[in-house]
Amino acid sequence: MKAKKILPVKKNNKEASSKISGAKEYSFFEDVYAVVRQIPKGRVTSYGAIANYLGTKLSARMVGWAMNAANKAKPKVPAQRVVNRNGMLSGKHHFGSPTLMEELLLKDGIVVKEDTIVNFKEKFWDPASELSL
DNA sequence: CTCCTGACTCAGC
DNA sequence: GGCTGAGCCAGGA
Repeated sequence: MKAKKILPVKKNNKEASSKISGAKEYSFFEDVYAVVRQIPKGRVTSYGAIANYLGTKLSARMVGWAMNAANKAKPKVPAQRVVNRNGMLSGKHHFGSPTLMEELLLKDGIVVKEDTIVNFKEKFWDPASELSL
């Protein structure tokens, strides 16, 4: 990652689009799912990155909260590719099995050491930089 | 309707 | 340099 400099982006964002009349089903959850599903294999991202992309950077918790639903959402969402900004598998405890998350990551070629992704910076995938293109 | 919690993050000490 | 507190939004009781 060139720079994970978190600037005070005041970009107004499309997340306001969630207020589309009638489409109440499309909460930011769907946006989060969409982003997570677009994560290339062998890559990972952070809640903050997604939140930043969605324009809710101040509320990275909501991304994690969305993940909670994503875990049981269908089609399945690769929530294992989403970790906290430290690259730590903070949500592994929510995968049913404490080791399930790192196993899934391992299948993607992600090496996990002590609940933390090895070379996280290299594996990091920023939607704001990749999807925004 | 009000209160609480939550898979995060940043700022402060 | 590690720990603590506060802020954020949304959903459930």
